[in-house]
Amino acid sequence: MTTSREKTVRTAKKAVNVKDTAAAKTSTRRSLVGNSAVPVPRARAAKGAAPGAALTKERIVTAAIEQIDRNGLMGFSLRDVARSLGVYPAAVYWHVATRDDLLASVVEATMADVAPETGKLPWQDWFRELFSRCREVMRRHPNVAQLVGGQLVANASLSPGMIDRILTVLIAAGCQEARIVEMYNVVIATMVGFSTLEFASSPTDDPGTWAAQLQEKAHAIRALEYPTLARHLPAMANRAFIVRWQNGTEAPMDSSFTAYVEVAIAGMEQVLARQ
Amino acid sequence: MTTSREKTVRTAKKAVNVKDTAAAKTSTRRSLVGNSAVPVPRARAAKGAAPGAALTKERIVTAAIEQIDRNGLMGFSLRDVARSLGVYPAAVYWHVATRDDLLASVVEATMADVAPETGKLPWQDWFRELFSRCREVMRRHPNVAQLVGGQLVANASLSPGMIDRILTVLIAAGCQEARIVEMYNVVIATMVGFSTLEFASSPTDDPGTWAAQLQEKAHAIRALEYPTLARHLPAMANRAFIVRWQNGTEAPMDSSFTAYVEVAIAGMEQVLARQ
DNA sequence: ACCTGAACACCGTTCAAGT
DNA sequence: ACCTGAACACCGTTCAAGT
Repeated sequence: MTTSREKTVRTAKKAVNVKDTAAAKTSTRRSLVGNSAVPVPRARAAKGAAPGAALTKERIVTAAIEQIDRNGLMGFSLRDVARSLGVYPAAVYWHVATRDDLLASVVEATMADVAPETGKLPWQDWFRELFSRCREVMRRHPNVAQLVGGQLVANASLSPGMIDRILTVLIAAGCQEARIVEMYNVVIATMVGFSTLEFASSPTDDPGTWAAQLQEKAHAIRALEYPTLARHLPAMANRAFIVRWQNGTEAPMDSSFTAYVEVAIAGMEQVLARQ
Repeated sequence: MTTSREKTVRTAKKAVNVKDTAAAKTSTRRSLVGNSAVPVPRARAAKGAAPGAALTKERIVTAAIEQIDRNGLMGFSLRDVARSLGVYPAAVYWHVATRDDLLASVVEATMADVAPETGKLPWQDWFRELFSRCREVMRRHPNVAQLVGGQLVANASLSPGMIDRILTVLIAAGCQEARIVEMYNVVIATMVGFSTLEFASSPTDDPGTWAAQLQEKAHAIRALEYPTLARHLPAMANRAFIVRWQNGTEAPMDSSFTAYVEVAIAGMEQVLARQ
């Protein structure tokens, strides 16, 4: 019982908070009479699929993904998930152990079936396909993408099938048994590395002023101090990491992604040949 | 005024919550008499540097880094930072705009001076050095590492010097001007990609039972269904992404990291030569 | 077995008021 | 200019009690 005190991550509420003008707009399902903030689950399923459907982990995960897609990782709360399913928060706890447990399940559901079938493509093309499909999934659920990295410590639920296939293809590519763990790690890191950055969400949901701010800062860069940067800044604006104000959903980084993949494939060819 | 409703990310409280046995232990600075939860800032600086020092953004950032290092990203709260500085939460808001603003500053402070001097090393070695130094910083502040990816959308404060140097070295490496943005993105993604995964924190702070759980799941993997995985599982245990129960601070992935770097360098050599 | 209803101990953020 | 003190509207999680 180490009692290591854990707490919370909160982010960006930006609450208008002027005596509830916002809350009144959004929480349509709140009791109109009672001033106490009771959830009022009313008749099952506010907008979920089947109205009388039983509450299952699967339905919870689906609702959670919808929530995250719509409101972002920041806008995600167990209470809202419960609300959208028309149940009390505590009901969710019968099916999931904790908030993190739910998020792990979300990642699992999202990442299922990224690995293509084996034995049909040359290994180079197989990896190209793997990386593309992973990116595609992340592009469709950009707010989930941010989670993926975090869940990659130990998540045995994350399809053993995928791991098995990656190892199989690596061996087919001529990888030594002694170096297979290293190469597997290289593959995983390559698979999620670029895309998690590409789809990292903007810190604010006010892209207008943000773009202006950044452009102002860009102008302030002394051309004498940073000549190379100053020269390439126009080409980089909103197209390069750090120097952009939109993420990959609005400003995709296609050519950079393919460059990244080609570097990885070419590098793997070299390293595999060398050993 | 789109009024897009934002909320919060909370994580894993695991609150003991049995009538405050935990709280009594940790919050030593709480008023012993008054039952109301007043912060009792008392005489400046609970444990910060100079006792009478003025509250500056710099001191706040330093305190925040300490907090994050000790309690993790999950255990981070503005209120605790304020507490450790002996001030009221609202006082912090005079110096930082928001919680995310503070976190961005934390990343900035952590990542300052990762880029080595230019013109002293062959470009391959320069990039090796850059990647290693970035990893080293992340290893020292693993909980900050998780943040880095998220802050990479647009953070103009993130040292223009670094960007300038990367571009300079790329040109020295013979990169075409037309492809420099792509290659820059490849470099950034490579720089943070592996390490953010390597130092992603474990979902629980109870590694004992976690390891047991995973090992149990590993045993359950049908050798007939996933033969390649089953064969390599012993070699992968706690040394490969997904199949590990400790992160890079306790179980470093040195050889995989160097493999990753060598793949990247070799790949860049190929791609730069091809163009 | 599964869910309600209410509580507990936290949050981030705002805002008047003090100095 | 900088901070206090208190409030507001949220959280995740627990726990008895209902069915």
